[in-house]
Amino acid sequence: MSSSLAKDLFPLREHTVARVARWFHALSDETRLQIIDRLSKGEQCVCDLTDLLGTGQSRLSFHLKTLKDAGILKDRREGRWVYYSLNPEAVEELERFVGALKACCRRLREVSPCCK
Amino acid sequence: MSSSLAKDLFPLREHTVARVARWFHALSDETRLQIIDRLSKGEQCVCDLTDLLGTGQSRLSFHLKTLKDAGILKDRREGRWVYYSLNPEAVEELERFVGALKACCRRLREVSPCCK
DNA sequence: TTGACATATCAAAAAAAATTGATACATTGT
DNA sequence: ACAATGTATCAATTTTTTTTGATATGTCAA
Repeated sequence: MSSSLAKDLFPLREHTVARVARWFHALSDETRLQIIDRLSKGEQCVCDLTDLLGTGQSRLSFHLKTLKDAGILKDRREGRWVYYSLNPEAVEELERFVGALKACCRRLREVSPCCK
Repeated sequence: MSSSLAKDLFPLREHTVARVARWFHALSDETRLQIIDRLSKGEQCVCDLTDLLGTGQSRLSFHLKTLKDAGILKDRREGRWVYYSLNPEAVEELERFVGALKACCRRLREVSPCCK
């Protein structure tokens, strides 16, 4: 009974797994987390982000693409420049997922209160 | 000014990045997400999880270790069996991180309300 | 149109992660 | 003490991801 309730709270349905895995993969790299950190303060042009990296510009481009393909970032061209920003929808979905997982933990704690 | 506020809300400090990246890496694999899905319904013995995989037992062991090393899972031996469960502390930390990121998105929306 | 700049893409090399099969370890029942 | 069972570890291989340097694309300014 507790297990079916938990099931409702954390529905990792087949067709979703791949997508969730992609979000997490996009966020699983330190360089990309630095990018996210920057963008958490607002939209930035690629050229503003180059200082994050010791090396090559194609590397930054690769990481931005990885984040964008996973849906975490959006981009927008303005003349010669391309601006990247967080995609609020993706962040919210992610938050719902993690929130649901936390809810499961809470519930499980209630069910087996302490001991063992 | 909005940027310094956001900075306070989403402090991705140097010494934390590697740890966060590890969480996300642990969650970036479909097999491991299936494991998480199972454990979201409660503690499970390794032998209960073997049906998730088409192949080899060492593979399951590898994925469980990956999750455990990242701090996402806890294990507990009981006789011959080993039980794995979600680590509520890690899940909560993760939730805080993602929550802070979401808060940044909200704040950014308020700052540049629509148009752009 | 040409040249300069910002960014993306590509192919090859390097690095990291996952899978596999074999073997080791720990615990239990005999 | 032995055999059986559940799980972990190891080394070799395969697969995936990342980095790098070179080149392509698109935009602006002259």
